[in-house]
Amino acid sequence: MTELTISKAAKNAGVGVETIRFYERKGLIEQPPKPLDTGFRVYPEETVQRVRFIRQAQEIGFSLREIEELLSLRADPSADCSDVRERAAAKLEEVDRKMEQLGRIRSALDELIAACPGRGALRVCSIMESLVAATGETSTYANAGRRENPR
Amino acid sequence: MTELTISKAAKNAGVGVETIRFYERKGLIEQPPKPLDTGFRVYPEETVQRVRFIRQAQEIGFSLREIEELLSLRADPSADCSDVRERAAAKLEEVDRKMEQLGRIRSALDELIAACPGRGALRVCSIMESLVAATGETSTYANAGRRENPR
DNA sequence: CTGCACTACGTACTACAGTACGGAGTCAAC
DNA sequence: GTTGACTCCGTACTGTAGTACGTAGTGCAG
Repeated sequence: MTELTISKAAKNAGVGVETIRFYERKGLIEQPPKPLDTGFRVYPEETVQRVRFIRQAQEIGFSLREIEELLSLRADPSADCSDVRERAAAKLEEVDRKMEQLGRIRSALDELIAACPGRGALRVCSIMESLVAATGETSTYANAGRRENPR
Repeated sequence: MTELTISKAAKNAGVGVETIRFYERKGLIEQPPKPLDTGFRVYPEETVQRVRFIRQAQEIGFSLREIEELLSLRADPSADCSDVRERAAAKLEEVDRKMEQLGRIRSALDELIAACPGRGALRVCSIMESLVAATGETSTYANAGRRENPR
C-alpha cells in the first residue's frame, strides 16, 4: 500500500492539494508526520475521511469554525463529559432546525412539481408561495415595534 | 398600518438595512416602488417573507445564486413548464442529498449523547467515528488511481 | 545525472456575502 | 426652522474559504 502523499490524499478526498494545506493551517486536520529524511507529509487514511466529512458538513451549511466544533465533540473518559454532552445537544438542535427548513423547501418543491405536471401548468405557484401556504403565514414576530431603540 | 420603510422591513426580517439594499442590487428582492415625492423605498409585506426565506435557505447551505434559482422556480402557465419542472427536480435531489447528510450527522450526535450519559463517559466516540460507523467505511472512490493524469 | 513531477513554504489573489462610511437630502417633532 | 433620526447612493472595507503563484528542494525513471 503506497503511502498517502498530499496529492493522493487530496485526490481521494476530492479536493485540491492547497485545500489540504489550508485545513491543516486552520487546525481542521492534524499535522501529519513528516519523516525527517524527506520532509514530505504522509497521511493516514483517516485524514481522507475527515476531509470528506468537512466538505459534506459545509454542503449543509456549517462553517469551518462550526465543523471544528463538531469534530472536537468527543466523549473523552478523562474529560468532563457533561460539557461535551451540552455542546452535542446544542448542535443537535441546530441540525433539527436545518432539517425542518430543508423539509419545508422540499415540500414546496414537491408541490411545485405536482402543480406542473408536464405541459401547460394549471396553477401559478412559486417556492415562496408554497412555503407561505405550507407554514401558515410565517408571520412570527412581524409587526415588530416601531421606533423604540431605532439603532 | 404604517408603511414599511427600509429600516422597518429590515427589522421585521431580522437583517440590517444594508443587507436589504444589497439583496436589491443582487436582484434577490424586487425593486420596491419609490414614490416620486419622497424617493424612499416602501416595501410590501411579501419582501419581509422573502428576506426571511433567503436567510433560512442560506442557513442550510444554499448560496445566494442558488436561492435566486429557487425563488425563480414558478409554474407559469404561459411559460414552458417542463423547464421549471426539471430545475425543480434537480433542486429536489440536492435537498434530498442535504437531508441525508444532515440525518447522518444527527444520528452521530444522538449516538454521541447516548454514549455520554451524564458523568464519566463509557465510550470514546467522536462525530467522525460515529459517521464512519454509520455509513459503512465511506470509502467510495477511495483508492483513486495513481499517476494517471496527475494534475 | 538530467528531467519531470512532485513536495514544501509563504504570500498574493479571488469570490462571496455582507458591513461600514461619507455626504447629501427628507421628515416629523419640538 | 432647527434638530435628530431616517433615507438615498456610491464606494470602501471586512471575514470566510479557498486558489494561484513563485521559489526552492526531493525522488525516481530513463
